[in-house]
Amino acid sequence: MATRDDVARLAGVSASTVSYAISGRRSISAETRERVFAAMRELDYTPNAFARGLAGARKGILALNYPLRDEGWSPMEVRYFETATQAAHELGFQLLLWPNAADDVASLTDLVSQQLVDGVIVMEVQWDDPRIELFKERGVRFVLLGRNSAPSGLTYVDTDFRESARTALEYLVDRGHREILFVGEDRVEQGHGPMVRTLTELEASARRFGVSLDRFAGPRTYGTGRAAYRYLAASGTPVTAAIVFNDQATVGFINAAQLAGISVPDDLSVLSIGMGEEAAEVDPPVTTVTPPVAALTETAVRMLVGAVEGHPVTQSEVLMDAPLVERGSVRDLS
Amino acid sequence: MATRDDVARLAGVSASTVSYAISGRRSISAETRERVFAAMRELDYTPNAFARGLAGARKGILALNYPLRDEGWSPMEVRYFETATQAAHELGFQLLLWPNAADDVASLTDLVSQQLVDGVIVMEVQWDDPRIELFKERGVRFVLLGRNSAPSGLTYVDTDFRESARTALEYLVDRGHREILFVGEDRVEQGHGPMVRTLTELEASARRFGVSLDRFAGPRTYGTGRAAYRYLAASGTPVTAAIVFNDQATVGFINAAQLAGISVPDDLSVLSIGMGEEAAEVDPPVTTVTPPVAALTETAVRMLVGAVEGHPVTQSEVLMDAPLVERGSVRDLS
DNA sequence: GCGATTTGTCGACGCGCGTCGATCACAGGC
DNA sequence: GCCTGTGATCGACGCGCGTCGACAAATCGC
Repeated sequence: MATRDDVARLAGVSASTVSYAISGRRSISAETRERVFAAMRELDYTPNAFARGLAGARKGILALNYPLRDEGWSPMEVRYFETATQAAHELGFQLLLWPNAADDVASLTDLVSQQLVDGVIVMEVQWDDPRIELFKERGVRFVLLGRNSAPSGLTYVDTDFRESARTALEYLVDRGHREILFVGEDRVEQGHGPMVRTLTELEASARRFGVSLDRFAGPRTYGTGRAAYRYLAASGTPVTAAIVFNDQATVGFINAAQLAGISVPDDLSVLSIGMGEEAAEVDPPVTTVTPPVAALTETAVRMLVGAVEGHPVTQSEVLMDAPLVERGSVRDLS
Repeated sequence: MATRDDVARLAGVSASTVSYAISGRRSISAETRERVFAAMRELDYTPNAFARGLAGARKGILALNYPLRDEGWSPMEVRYFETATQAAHELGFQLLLWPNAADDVASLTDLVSQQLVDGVIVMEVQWDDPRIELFKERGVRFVLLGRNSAPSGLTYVDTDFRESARTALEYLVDRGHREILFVGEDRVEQGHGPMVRTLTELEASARRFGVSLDRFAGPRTYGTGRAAYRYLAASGTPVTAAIVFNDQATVGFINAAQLAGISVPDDLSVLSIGMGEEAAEVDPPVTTVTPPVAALTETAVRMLVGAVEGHPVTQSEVLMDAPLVERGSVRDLS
């Protein structure tokens, strides 16, 4: 494997000239630079990542920290992985997968103290997330993909779930729905930020609009959707529309309703929060309010890289709207 | 951040003694070792990953290479990520996410020439996979999670899909089914190993058993399942059981059948290949033949790490059986 | 009891790169 | 003509660690 010295020798310059030709941190004559690049191409030279990391300030590696979960990741969530990786690559960084058992904050110190990474993207931020304190103490650069309860002063990118909730509810109310069921994950108590914010805003908006809002919660599974429909049928309330914050449950809910002879959307409207492209595959295609995953992740990566490379901070607290995509699972009663 | 020299000074030994105390590659008296460890604890010392990678042969990083796909990853597939990461951590390695556009072999060289990783775990191995040649040429250590058409001599871990297919078909035939539909992904032509092996064996077994085997193919979506059922209904063939190699399609298929008033399993039996734990969530719970993801991945990681650390090769070609889990979506006609 | 090992420890070096200070040629200002 | 830049390049050093050869002390065989 060729080294910097090999390139320098072939180009007839010193090793430091090669470095400066690559980094551009000192002026190099066009002619010399071209000779250096030619030599690099000829030798198929790529700087050694470890030597760079040791000598320089920048390591070229970002970590993606996320808590392990039994339910796996939905297509939506995998897109966070993929878009983060891609965004990092485009900026010249590698992305390290860094899962941790949800409660195991201790294991978080390992990677940090190895000094392997320039910064961390923190996913699945909890309402009261111990990782934030830890990273602050340790002086680790990090960007939250999500928010804790008091994110002011931190660097974060998140969906504006209050706005999304308002959008979703208003959409239904505008179409004449007055009795609405909310199906969410049972993680409000554990402080799941999106759920907390969504539920809070839904309840507030419901009061404001004077509509009734019932609630059913369960884990992120088909089964939860089916159970939610059973609950609805048993309760005997005149619910005309459901907001389901849970991609798998959305499918289960619709199927259970259909099997009971209920037509979606003729008899029952369904609006999903957080379901991705696969919503178009369901019968009927599901109307959704969904976070702009790619934009969120790209922004987070860009902000982290900006901090690593010492760019002046342009923005550190970003909230993005989740657009509503009409697909036909909501009926207009008005 | 404390360095090796700090530890040495505090422990009153030389720097190299600290290294040998950590690595154990030369004998150190118990007393000295204890002093060194005490100093490490006091200074909260962790060796710098970049210095290790530069000085030593081992870099401590493995890469997980997988082609990008639009459909995302099912819970099953995400488990590959998770179990691989965990297995790597347990052996003292970090795991780097390394996706590449499916046809973009050129981009594969980047990571390799940076010499950032000790080895690569190659996922989603195609029947004729260009990555294998590339890695061989470049002298990159790799383990296949899957197989190409001629894997002999390579290091791989894969599910024995021929055996799985035989198991699945025999299970149905034993229960009196003679007309069977196979729903798979439309990737046979593109050389998707599991599909090729499964389909080949299914057809052979069907001939052997003298049963009829129809086939429907589509991408990995709910919609494919629904389309498969429509195809089945339209064809008018007396199919009594379906084998669905496609987790999302399994759900779509069952739902479409149920909506058409067909009971699963009373009127139609369904057996899924490759569906994970979420099969238990469907109504009815789905009987599956599913690869042992955790065992496969762990073995692959262990083999790769073994090679990196120069252990003698104990096994390099591993096939594992996919166990059949009965859950009640298949009826016994006999 | 003495040479031959073995055990435990040390100092020095090199891995490949980023960067600082120094040097040199050359242009411009008075 | 001298002094002061300015642009282009070089050599040297250090990042933190793994490992090799050297060496003193302890152990062994007889």
